[in-house]
Amino acid sequence: MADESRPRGRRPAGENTRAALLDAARVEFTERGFDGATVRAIAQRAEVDPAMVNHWFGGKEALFVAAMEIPVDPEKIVHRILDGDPARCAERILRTFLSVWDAEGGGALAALMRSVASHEGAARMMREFLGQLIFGRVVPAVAPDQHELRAALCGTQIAGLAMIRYVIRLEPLASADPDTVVTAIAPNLQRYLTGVL
Amino acid sequence: MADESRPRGRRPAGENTRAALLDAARVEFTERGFDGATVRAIAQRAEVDPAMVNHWFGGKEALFVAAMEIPVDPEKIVHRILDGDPARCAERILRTFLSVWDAEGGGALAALMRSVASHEGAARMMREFLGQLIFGRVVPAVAPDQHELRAALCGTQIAGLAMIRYVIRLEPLASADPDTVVTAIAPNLQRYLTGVL
DNA sequence: ATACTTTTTCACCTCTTGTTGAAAAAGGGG
DNA sequence: CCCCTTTTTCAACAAGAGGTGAAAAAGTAT
Repeated sequence: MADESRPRGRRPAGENTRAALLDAARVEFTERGFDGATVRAIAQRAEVDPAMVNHWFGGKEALFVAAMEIPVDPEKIVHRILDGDPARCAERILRTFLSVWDAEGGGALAALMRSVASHEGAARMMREFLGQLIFGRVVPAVAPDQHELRAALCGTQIAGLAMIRYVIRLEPLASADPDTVVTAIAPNLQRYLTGVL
Repeated sequence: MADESRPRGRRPAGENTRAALLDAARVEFTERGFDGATVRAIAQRAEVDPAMVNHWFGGKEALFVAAMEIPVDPEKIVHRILDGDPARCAERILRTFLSVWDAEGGGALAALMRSVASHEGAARMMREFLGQLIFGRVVPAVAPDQHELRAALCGTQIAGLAMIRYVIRLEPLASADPDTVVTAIAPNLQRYLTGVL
């Protein structure tokens, strides 16, 4: 809607359609995955003509790449996790993730998993994001050795929690309150961080 | 290929096209997900006309439902896992999963995750399969209490391992040999089964 | 043999996808 | 004011999707 044949030519300056397209693309891609998202839906969300995708980015693929440049600042997350007793680092990691994901009902996360599963490009970005930025920073700061293996192991616990709680929605974990989740999982995650493997 | 305009009418008896269609559908659906798989590709793999999907099942959705009826016998898996020392049950679970998934390079599993993530029907079946058949049978046999929560927690560890090792392919876990994986993860999984939460 | 049913292929239909090229509107420089 | 570039909409395209109905071939019953 909202496209009752608007005037043709250049729009009055100030409306950055490129940015609007990027925002809309982030929503659609994470919500429906690469294949599921359509250029037309993205353009409609941005209140713009579908042809603009080609004009500004050259195609759907290029728009995807441009849109998926991670806009989150990992610095704040890392700082928040590292601040405190290293023996309770796992607990802080879990609380951080749960607070973010629960806030939006897990819909965005389920969608992100969808993108990761359906598009190799998204999987690669997820790999680099998790591996280098987050766990590549946190794990070396608290783990005694085998940083890469420990980081990957932490990844299994976090990704698995995401799948079971938000995508597959297996009870009772899907509806459990954060405290229960933290109590149950934090010790295992802590072992991956600082325990003996 | 292999469809150089074959003769028209009924094929000589013995070739069960319905079963061929089901087999082809399982491959395509798990390989590309529900949306990614096309009726035409399934028919071609079954060496059959696309219209047969409608004739035998009524449509793509119905074929999906019919194809995803789990063909694996859970009885054997359950028996194999329960046979032995309960304190090492987690190790047997991990070895069972790893042997199945590693055998085919993890491709089928990555594809299954793709279906689960992209189609609510697949997620529901996965939920019922994991919850009722596998963990609903194994966990009550070895866990002292809170069977459902423990089963779901085991699910997080298994699903997370699948995502990290086969879908996202995060190193060094993606290339680690089974022994390393078991040594690292089994204690955590065992805690979910029999430890104190 | 003849008639009937089942199975199969074929030729289309409609819908949606990503993409393209032309034309129209706005802005900027001489 | 006129020209040129940039930005935008529009109409259409080809490719591919799932689905439909009729006709042909094989089997089956009488």
